[in-house]
Amino acid sequence: MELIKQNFSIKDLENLTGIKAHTIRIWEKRYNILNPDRTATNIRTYDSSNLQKLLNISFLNEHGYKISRISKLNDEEINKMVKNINAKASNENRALNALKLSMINFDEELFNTTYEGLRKDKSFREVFHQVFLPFLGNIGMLWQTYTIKPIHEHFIVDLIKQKIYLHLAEIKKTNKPTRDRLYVLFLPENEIHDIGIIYLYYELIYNHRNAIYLGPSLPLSDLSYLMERHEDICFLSYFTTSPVNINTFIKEFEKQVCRKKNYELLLFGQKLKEVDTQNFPPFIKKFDNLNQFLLSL
DNA sequence: ACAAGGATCAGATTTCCTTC
DNA sequence: GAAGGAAATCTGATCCTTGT
Repeated sequence: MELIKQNFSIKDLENLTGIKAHTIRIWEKRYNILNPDRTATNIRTYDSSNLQKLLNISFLNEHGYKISRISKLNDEEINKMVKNINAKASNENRALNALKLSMINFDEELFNTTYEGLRKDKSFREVFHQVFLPFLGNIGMLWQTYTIKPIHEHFIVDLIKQKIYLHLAEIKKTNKPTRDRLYVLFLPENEIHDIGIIYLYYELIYNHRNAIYLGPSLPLSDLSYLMERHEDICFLSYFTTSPVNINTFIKEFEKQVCRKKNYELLLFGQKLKEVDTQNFPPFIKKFDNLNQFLLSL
């Protein structure tokens, strides 16, 4: 495996492992858990082996092991204990750490072994809900704090997307739609983050709904082609980082799509948290999370 | 604005000691 | 040995100064 050299600041480690920077310093001082290089001006710089070790330590710490005890173990013993716990119970945290490492090191093999490991006792949907969703939330945070770069996000998100498509193709063979209502999924203009809506698409197919996905950056005016063909349509859209103002989007939707009747429009995504839903027309609904939507199906 | 590291503090936990 | 309490230690946070 080719490791890409990458250095992290103490803040990066805090973001990636959840351990406060100050606590990391204290642990280094008190227990010698890490020995980072220093810049000429004495600033700590960590490499990915440091990150790996601290992820393991953080994992053990979360499982009730005292730092004093962990610090007495050498690296191999730490690895062994992490594996032991992993074998016993919840792999989710361990998997989360593995996914982070896989992302940072562009390690597709690690991603696959982690995924296969999870699939041994979970369905694809369980993996997605229990591991991928928390992980994606995590990525959002790392992204906001400048710990990771777009290249990391693109790499790992695409690997996850590949898994969705794989299972989508699988369930399309068996899960035929049982209702007339057509769910139309699309992303607003200039919105490029499509993993959320692709997964929504997966869930709709999984639940035997009639759904089509129109891809990213769709001009609203194009939707009229569908309205001529279908009576009962429900639109779904997803705002992650789109620069489009959501209230403007809604006005446009009303103007261009709701000429003859008020079509239902379901909105998802991170960006909706900033929006006040009070003045939404009644046929437009906002969903804060996936389960809320799945329960309404 | 951020990083480093020293001093100190409170709360939790462990260890030690006495008593039964 | 079990129980209970005092003492010691561990742990992470806060506050602070210094330096880049």
